[in-house]
Order: sequence, then structure tokens, then C-alpha cells
Amino acid sequence: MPELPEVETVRRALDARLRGRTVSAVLVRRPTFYRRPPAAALRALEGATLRGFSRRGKYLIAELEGRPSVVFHLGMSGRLTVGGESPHVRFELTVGGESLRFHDSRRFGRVGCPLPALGPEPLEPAFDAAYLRKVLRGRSAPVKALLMDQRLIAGLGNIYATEALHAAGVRPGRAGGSLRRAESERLAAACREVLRLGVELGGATLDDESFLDPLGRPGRMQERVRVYGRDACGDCGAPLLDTRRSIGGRASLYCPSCQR
DNA sequence: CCTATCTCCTGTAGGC
DNA sequence: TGCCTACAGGAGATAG
Repeated sequence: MPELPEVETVRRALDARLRGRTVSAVLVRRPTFYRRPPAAALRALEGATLRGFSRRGKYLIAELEGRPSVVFHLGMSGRLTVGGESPHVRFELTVGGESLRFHDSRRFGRVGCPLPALGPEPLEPAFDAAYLRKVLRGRSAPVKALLMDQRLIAGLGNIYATEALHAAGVRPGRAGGSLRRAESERLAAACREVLRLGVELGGATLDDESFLDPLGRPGRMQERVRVYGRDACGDCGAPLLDTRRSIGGRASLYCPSCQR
């Protein structure tokens, strides 16, 4: 669920709040991640001074003074909060008298994982229409699956890929290589725009508590969503269709009127 | 290399 | 009401 804008929202909040502070304790509470944090990662955090938080795609990176960085991934249900309790706290860091807690009910979150090879950041110049055309060329996979492939573009998940395709007027099931030049140009611009807006609005909080920032504040991107989680198109009002499980086994909503 | 499918997990939503 | 199943979706593994 957390995609680039949500992770960036978390990054900004943590960076503003905790940069320059020192981790005085690491407390493992429910050490039942699907992939357990390597002991070395938790050891690296203990006593470390936080140089700041950075982000690559959906990965959040704690930069430590004089030590290797520690990479976090929120998976589907991971949350980082300053204060704030829940039954799903996996571990917590004491930082400058505050508790930074990693909550994760579904346990797909990761800590201390290696940063995999990722495509370009969609909000940076390396991602443009020419790049998108290049990676879609000749591909028979659905364009939505390609948008969500982190090795090609870093940071899009189901929500923002769905919204970008709608904004560009392209159906999610189209083969990547079938897009005309004008379509891939619109799609590249749409990817940038929905992500930029998502960051500006602090992420998408679709149902009550799906995403909250580290201080418990919801985002506002859900107010601007045209397709994802809706019954009718936010632009024209037409009933939306769902290709159902045909794209990566995920729901893929689209507007049959606005998208070709 | 490319594509499609399966798996991990658990809270929630829907069906009967 | 209560039980049961399907589903949600990140990413990685795997089969073809």
C-alpha cells in the first residue's frame, strides 16, 4: 500500500523530527517479520547518530554517521510512528527520548534488507518520455504490470499506476509495446504528475487508517483519486470496469470511456 | 531475457 | 448472528 508518495511523506516527517539525533536503544518486541531483520542491522542502529532519512522508490533509508545505512521497506501494512502504540509493533528505537516504532500487521515489511536494483526515480530527470518508450518497446506484458515493475520504474504501486493510466487515457491491459508515441508521452507525464500530487498532498489514506504519517496524520490524495477504489469514473461518471485478476492477480480498474 | 503464476501474511469484507 | 472464503497487495521465487 505505501507507494512512493507515502514513503516520501514518512521520510520527510522522520527527517524533520529525528535528523541529528542518536538512537539510545533498540527494543525488539515482536520479532516475527516474514523476513527477520539481520542482527547486524539492529546492531548498526544501536548507538548510531541519524544523519537523516533518504528514499529510493518505495525504500526508506536511515543514513547513519560513520556506519552503513539501514534500509527499510514498509511492505503492505508497515508503519513507522513517533510514539503511538498498536498490537503490531515489531521493534522500536529510542531516539532522543522518543520512541520510533515499526508496526506491521501483515509482516511483509523489511528492515536491514539490501537495496535491490531499481529503475529511475520517476520524479527525477532520468525518467522521461524517451525512457518510458524505450522500456515499453516490444513488450507484450500489460502496461500496468510494467509500470509496477520496480526494476523499470521505482515507486509506482497499484494506486498510482492505476491513476496514471487513467490520466493518460490508456487501458491497463494494453500490451506495453502497443502504446503509440503520444500515449507513452502522456503516460510518462501522468506518472510524474500523480506522484508529484501524491507527495504534495501527503499520500493517499483510502480507508480510515490505511495510511497515516509518523505523527498519525492522514494524507489528502484520496480526495483526488479518479479511479482507484471507486465505482464510477471521477472524470466522466461512467461505471468503471475491472480486468480482475488478469494483471498480476490484482484489481485493475479503468474507465471504458476515458481510457483506450 | 521475458511472462505468468504462486507464495508469503493477516485484517477485513462479503456470501450464505 | 456466525462461520467461511476470498481478497487486498508489496516483492521475490520459480516455471516455462
